[in-house]
Amino acid sequence: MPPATAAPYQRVKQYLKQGLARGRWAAGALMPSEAELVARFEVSRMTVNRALRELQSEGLVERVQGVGTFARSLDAVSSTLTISDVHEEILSRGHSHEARVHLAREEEASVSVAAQLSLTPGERVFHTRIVHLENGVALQCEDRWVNPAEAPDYLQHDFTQVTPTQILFASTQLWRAVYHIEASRPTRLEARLLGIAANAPCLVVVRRTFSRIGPITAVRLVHPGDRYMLQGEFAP
Amino acid sequence: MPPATAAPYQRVKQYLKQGLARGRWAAGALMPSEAELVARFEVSRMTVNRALRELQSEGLVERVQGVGTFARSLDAVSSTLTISDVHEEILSRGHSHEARVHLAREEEASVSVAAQLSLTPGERVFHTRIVHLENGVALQCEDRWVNPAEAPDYLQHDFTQVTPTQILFASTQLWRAVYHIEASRPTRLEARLLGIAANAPCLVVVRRTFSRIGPITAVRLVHPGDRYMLQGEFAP
DNA sequence: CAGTGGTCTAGACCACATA
DNA sequence: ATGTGGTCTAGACCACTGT
Repeated sequence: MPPATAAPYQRVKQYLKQGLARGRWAAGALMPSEAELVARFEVSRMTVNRALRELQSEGLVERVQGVGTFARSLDAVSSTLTISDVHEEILSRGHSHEARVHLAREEEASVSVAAQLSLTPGERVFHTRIVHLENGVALQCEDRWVNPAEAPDYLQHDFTQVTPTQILFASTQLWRAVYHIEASRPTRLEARLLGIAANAPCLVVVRRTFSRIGPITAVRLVHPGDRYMLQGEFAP
Repeated sequence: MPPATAAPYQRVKQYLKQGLARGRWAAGALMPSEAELVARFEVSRMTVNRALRELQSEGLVERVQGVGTFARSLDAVSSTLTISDVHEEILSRGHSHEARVHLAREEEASVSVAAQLSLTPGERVFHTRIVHLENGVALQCEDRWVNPAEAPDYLQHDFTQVTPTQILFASTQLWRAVYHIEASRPTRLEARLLGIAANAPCLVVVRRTFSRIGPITAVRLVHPGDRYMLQGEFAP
């Protein structure tokens, strides 16, 4: 369906991409200058400039003012890893999702929770603990703490019908998130809620999200290692 | 150090980004058209077009020809996850790296290895098994199979001095990679090589990389759960 | 039809690096 | 001084959408 004649900037891009894929320019090698490409493709400089800028933002080339454009080595396989809403994820596999709410209340922030949400220990925080089941099998234990200042009506929802992620996306402005992924054993409580052995390996995702003002939420997602996997792909 | 007067396209971008962060345009809302921004900032259309195109490639807005530009909801926290070379990673922490080579040979591809590398079972493959130590502590057990067609001299290296990743980046043209991350127990062999308990949770990364022609390598990286963690960040 | 984004041009001025 | 990239302009034509 693409038109027989691709846009000029696309043709330039493709020419350079192919050359990179075929090793015409080794990593670090000097690539054609904008002027050369203008001559070769008989287009304006803005056009080749756009092609090169996009390759740069894709991480394929490096440009240095006053010097030139260089082929970049893909010395780090980097990929976009998407951590999406459990509900969507399960439905997208064509399976059924059920949420069991084990806890949904206001409590006093512990020292560690306070630190994560930039509160002082003892301040009020919302705390929910929900187990998500895929086709009746426990997939994830979600322990979440929410800064009341960011989502005052967080607890006024029916968590069996809507996930915390959905609530928070709708009611707050996400600005930044940090996370880490590790393998560890579940706590005793988590093991019981997930119905797994106490020493079963689990994939644990810990994530904190922030609005422009401050922390919104901290969450610990525990998945039985044999039921969950993160996947990704990288392609230029 | 940035000049007092940022580039016009940067000013336009920043104006829009701030508006998005502050909720001036809710997710899905119609944003100013190019013409409006041209008038407001008194710049040419190419300039606001660039600002909008970049926001689009950053995933912050969605543009529909003939309709308009819309604020996107960040309904999936996605982040670039970088899987880098162990050697670099350890050195960047200021620690020492040591590689213990337990295996480096040519062997016949098993059914599963053959499938991963698009070979037929029984064909020759290179197989290395290396344990990487950080400050003397085992951090990663790397089991790697390499397609000889892509890197014929793979085995002619001293793996205590250079990592397979470095060799393969230098000698092949990476085109595509797929991976998954899971938590599981180590095999008995891996537990022994890493010096951990047989039921210790491990973070396992399985990755396959491809050139334009075909599979280059398949690798299984096993990390003791209490010594390794993947980290990431997301920010607009 | 009018309004939107998609793209291109032919020139321009600037900052920077190298010789 | 020359060559490189960084950026901007004022206009243009097109494809698409909705009324």
